[in-house]
Amino acid sequence: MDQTERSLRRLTKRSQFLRAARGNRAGRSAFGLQAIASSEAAPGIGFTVTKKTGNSPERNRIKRRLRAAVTACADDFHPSHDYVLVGRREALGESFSRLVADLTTCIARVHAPKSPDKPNTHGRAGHRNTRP
RNA sequence: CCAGUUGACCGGGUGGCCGCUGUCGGAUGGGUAACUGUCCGAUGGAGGAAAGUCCGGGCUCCAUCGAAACACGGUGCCGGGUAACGCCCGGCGGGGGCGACCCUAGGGAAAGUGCCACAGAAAGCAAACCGCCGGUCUUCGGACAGGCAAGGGUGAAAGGGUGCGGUAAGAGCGCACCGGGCGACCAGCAAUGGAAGCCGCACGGUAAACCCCACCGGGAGCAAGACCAAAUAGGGAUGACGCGGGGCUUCGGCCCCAGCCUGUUUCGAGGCCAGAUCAUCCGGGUUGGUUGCACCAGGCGUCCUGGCAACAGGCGCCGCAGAUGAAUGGCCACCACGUACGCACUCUCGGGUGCGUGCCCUACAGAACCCGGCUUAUAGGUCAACUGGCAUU
RNA sequence: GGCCACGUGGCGGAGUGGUGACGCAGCGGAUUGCAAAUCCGCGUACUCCGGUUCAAUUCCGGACGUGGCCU
Repeated sequence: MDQTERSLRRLTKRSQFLRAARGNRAGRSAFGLQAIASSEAAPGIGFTVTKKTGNSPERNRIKRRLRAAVTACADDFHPSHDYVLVGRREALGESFSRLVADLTTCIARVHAPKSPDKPNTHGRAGHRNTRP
């Protein structure tokens, strides 16, 4: 199968979500992002919104807006990683451009090195330079 | 014009860019397989409640020869509609509203049982606490044996009400009116309504208390059920059975002999156990896919016929969601609606109209096997019929 | 998606037609030099809305919330 860089996998299994919850996290008001290295080549994306967030039209709408934001910045996802987006209620009121900007910075934060005393961005910059 | 009642309907629109998913047609790949990917074109894609899961069905499996009875549960004025219903329509009784209209689980309490707390003398067979009345006795305070149920008091409820007569005091004791019971007969399919006449009045409430009567109901649910593939394991239980020779045979087996011997046990025996073979049955845990699954009590109509209506029959047209970490959307622009503020004009305070800016960019809410209902949530708007009031003609 | 069960004080938890126990916690008092322990006393909506009944936490219907089971 021809695996282009843009094609994304969808996470569907409970075990995949639990695995991603052990990885690095970053949060904004509209969503939380979890990421972990994976054996698959294509990046995997999963969405989850808890029942506490609202009723089903609101939960569906949150997932749709996040899905649209993910396709808008699909190139930012690193290969061989799984991502899980945890939807929050604020995703309903946030403007779409703000949503995309937040998602881009969160992806960067998740891949930044963990040690706080050494805010090294070389590795991340190297990755970003490979893209056009 | 104002206030209101009932019924029906709508539930943002247009354009652009980027996507999701079903079906059909074509092209081309992948997988051991069940199956499935990619591209192109055409075409479809949430609701009036999709919700709650409160009723009724279809469908599937289980049980059952079939049915009935008992138990349990439900329903409950009458007639009709319906596949069916606890739903709908029409009518009746009761209650509310000036009215249009609204509400109403509304069978049986003289078949039986239970309960009616507190208060009160007494809570259901009637009786008599304070009282009233005359009589006898009296120490003049009252006591005794009778008559009575009007008045007081209690209570949610006290065995008809008001008035007059009557009486020792009273009482349906008598009478008038009202209420109540039985009710020939009349109207109606019926519920029920009307009603001559009779009865001084016997019969409190509660059945969403047990119960009686009539009718209905077998249970579970599409995570029902059917099939396929992979994989764990050659699992467990029961039964039959060794090899050889001979005889009989309906060719399935049966009988005789005691030669051979995998293990173990035994005084001993293919007698038992285990192993091996065959047959039948049972089961754990792990996933994935297909089907069930979208053409049927189907939808629509200024249509026709019957009916007050619910609805039924006919005619014509249409094919109308099928997801599974779960599609039906994301963003932008304009318009309409709503709302807040400001300005201007007008006016019977209220309010109305126009312009600008901001907000919400819509309320309630998302199909999950499918239908018929009920209930609950719902911004705002439209239409029709009717009622009351004011003004005018 | 389907099928069940349960809502009583701040918490746990009886009661089931006649106004509600009990324990822990809290508050006040007694005791003590001061506390603890002990003793006495106190309070708070029976989840909500209708109906039946003279009377409902209880019976009936509806709503809301919480929890469980089935692949």
